[in-house]
Amino acid sequence: MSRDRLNSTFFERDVLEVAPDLLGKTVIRMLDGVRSEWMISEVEAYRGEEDLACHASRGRTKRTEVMYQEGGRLYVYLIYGIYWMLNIVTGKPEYPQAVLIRGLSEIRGPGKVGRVLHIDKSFYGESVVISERIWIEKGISVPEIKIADRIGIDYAGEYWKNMKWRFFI
DNA sequence: AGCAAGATCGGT
DNA sequence: CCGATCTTGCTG
Repeated sequence: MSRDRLNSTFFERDVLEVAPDLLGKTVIRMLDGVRSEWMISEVEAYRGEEDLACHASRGRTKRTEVMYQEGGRLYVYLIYGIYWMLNIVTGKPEYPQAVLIRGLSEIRGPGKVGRVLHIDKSFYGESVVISERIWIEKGISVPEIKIADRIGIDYAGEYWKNMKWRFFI
């Protein structure tokens, strides 16, 4: 067990605090006994049922259930039948939120992130607070955090589409 | 039961 | 710009 692993206190905060705080942090992935490390470089926040870009805007379903759990669990889902999206649930139970990991080190794009970390359905609901195969550790301090609107959510309407909830280095 | 769309990416 | 490829949620 690593001293540097981020605990539940870190993840059980509002997604708009956790998302930018994740930049520069380290993702540790254990696969076949081999440890790999990646620095988080880009994230997006999805916040609550009122956020029309958030999958929880359609309420509590089998798919969104984990977002209603405590922060630190993983919300993963398959998009376009090909790419696994990796999200970390944040906040307290009953307040659906999650951070989409869009970039790692030199890896750009959430589809590539899922691919390089070998993410699949078995990670749904897993907690990075206790998992033995994926967790987050403290990393480097980020000099400047850049902010922009989220990508690929044209369906969410102008208001939510314009929220500056994407953070990157 | 059937169907349309999707928090993407890589190749024309 | 288009196809890949399959799960999900909505409709009937």
